[in-house]
Amino acid sequence: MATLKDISHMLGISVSQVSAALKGNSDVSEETRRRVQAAAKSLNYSPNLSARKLVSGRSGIVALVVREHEGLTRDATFVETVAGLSRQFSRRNMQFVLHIAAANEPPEQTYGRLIGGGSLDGFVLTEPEPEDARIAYLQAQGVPFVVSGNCGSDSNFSFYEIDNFSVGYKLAKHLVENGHRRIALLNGRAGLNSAYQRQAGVEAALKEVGVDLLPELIRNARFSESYGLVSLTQMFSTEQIKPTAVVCGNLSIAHGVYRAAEAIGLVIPDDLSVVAHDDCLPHHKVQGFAPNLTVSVSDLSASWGPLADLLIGRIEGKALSELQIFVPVDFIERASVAPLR
Amino acid sequence: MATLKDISHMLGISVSQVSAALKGNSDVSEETRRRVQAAAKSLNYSPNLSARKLVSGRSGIVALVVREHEGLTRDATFVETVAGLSRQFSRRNMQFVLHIAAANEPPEQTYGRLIGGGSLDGFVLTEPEPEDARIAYLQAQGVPFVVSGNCGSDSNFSFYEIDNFSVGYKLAKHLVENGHRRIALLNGRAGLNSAYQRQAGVEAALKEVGVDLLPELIRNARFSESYGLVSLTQMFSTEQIKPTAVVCGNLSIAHGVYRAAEAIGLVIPDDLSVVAHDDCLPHHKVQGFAPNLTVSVSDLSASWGPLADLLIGRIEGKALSELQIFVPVDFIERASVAPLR
DNA sequence: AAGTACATCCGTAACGTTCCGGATACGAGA
DNA sequence: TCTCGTATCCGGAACGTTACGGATGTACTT
Repeated sequence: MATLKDISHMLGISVSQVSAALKGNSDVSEETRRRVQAAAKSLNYSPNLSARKLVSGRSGIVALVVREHEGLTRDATFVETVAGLSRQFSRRNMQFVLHIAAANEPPEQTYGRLIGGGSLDGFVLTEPEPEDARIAYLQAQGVPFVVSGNCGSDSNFSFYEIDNFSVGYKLAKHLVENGHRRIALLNGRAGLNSAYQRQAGVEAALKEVGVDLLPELIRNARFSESYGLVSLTQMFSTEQIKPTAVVCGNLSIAHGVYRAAEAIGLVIPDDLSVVAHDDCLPHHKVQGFAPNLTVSVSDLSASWGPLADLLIGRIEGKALSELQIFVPVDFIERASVAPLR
Repeated sequence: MATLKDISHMLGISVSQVSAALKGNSDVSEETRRRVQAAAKSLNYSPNLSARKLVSGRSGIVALVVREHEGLTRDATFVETVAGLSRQFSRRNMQFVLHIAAANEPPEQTYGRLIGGGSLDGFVLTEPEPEDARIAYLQAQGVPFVVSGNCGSDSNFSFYEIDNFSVGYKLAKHLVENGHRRIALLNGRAGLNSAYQRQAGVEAALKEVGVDLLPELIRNARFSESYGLVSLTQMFSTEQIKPTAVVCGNLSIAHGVYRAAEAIGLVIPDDLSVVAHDDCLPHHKVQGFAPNLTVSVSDLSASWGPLADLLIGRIEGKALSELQIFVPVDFIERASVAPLR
């Protein structure tokens, strides 16, 4: 509640001098600085953000916009993203607002409405798509943003990108080396860059032995346990060609696959080899799998901090070259893959 | 980006007139109001929140503060609360910020830091406790807030309260009427008002037939499936007295209990009667239970809208008497309770 | 004709901060 | 003595908005 004016009255010096003393970067004597700091503490002063934002043009508020959809709140990635970003921005004394946009509202409109308010400094975007309308719009508007996820290397914006091509490639390569050729891919939602990249990786590994990825063994959907469960069950209940191995987009899917395999009576890895990508989210831990799951791994929860820093850097106008992070993925062989008999 | 000044230049009228026209409550002719609104739309005007906050004292930003803890992101109630409030405030053109506070930071300090900035209009509090330090602090500071949950009827603040005493009473009463006396209570986290209330309700129902709730049959913990699973398993694996019926705090716990019962070899309801409170969150649906679960029910997802309205009313200084909502609970008998043999 | 009432508008101040040009004082160098 | 540099400070102005006292014009009353 105390203002700069209160301090200036108390000490008999000007408001601008108090302001300068508090930021410490300007010309003010060592003694007045001490007096000002003491007074500020005694009056329990804290700067009025609105006033500061009014003159600086910044609000200290950033937002994540997600599209409303069925099952949103059961989407582990969504939940972790919200919590992770909130934690990181809170820690940096910024406000993180979550905006859940109506499903039928076009993204440009949502973002337009939000940036119109003039109270948002920037955005975090997730799940980028090819030719992403949001990215085009925000770039055109000159609004700072950072993208979490794959978007092609020649991008002229800030991003934190996981090497999803390698995810697909490393997982499929390992299966191929074990003799597998009929590989199923339970991938992410169709239209996602990350899903394209992973599929490309899988295809590349198969191509090296002259084999194509069969369209009927590809599935695309939002990550969930039931998606894995249903997909595998279907693949083994039809008269179609059956896979000898399956690549799962994340641990939820893998969990569904394990359950389906048990129900159908398939033994992993003897009857079916399974690999997955582990993004280290707490909802499904890799320790819960028997037999132990062979995975590619990249810790998504390590991304929220860098993501926050990237966006702040962007807002402060840092050079783009410092604001692009590319994360390699690890590969850990365990016990869920067997050589094809 | 457009300001009131831009509009005033464009139309040749004063800034104050434009401001008045846009809020509509002051003296401005019908024609100028139309012209101003048209101009505002064409310039894509939207008010600068920092400036508005500076003079009016309001920012249009509200916050939910939650304490960091293990398993936070797997807490269905937390997730639904965040998503639900975010949706409702977005819809009302307000910003909803989620703040995840460090576990070791005392609440007063967190709230003090946030309100010190002067850019927050109010707070939503969840999971109130007796003698809640947050409530005391915010009341002392005169900051608007609304409490979601039980807090005693004579409160002089705004709340949305579910009749948790009735939850305990109705569930236990039904069990008692079926002859049960050794009733287990898998309740919420110790220290929560809601948990106290529910326990009081259960005790009241038992007292009517002259029986006490046995301390060894009471558990307190955060709601989760594993909590239900483990608790029931423990109760039936020790040499202690075993319950003939169990009251579950929510559907997650009930689910764990069902799984544990199956594993132990108990048939519901023949060997064990089960009742639960259903708060209608999408993570666990009551349809997923076999045999069908007898429940008390109150739709938590119906609370986010009223909660938003209550907080807004509080910020706008409405009378407290209009800002206190008390929600009764329903009781639905299904097939998970059998008369004690 | 003068006064009153009302509708409609304007100008200015204020909110709390930062930025910037310009004061003031003092000592050093010419 | 005059100029110059430096260290330290002050006084506005500005950011975009709202609140408020007052101005203007019109119509109606007496």
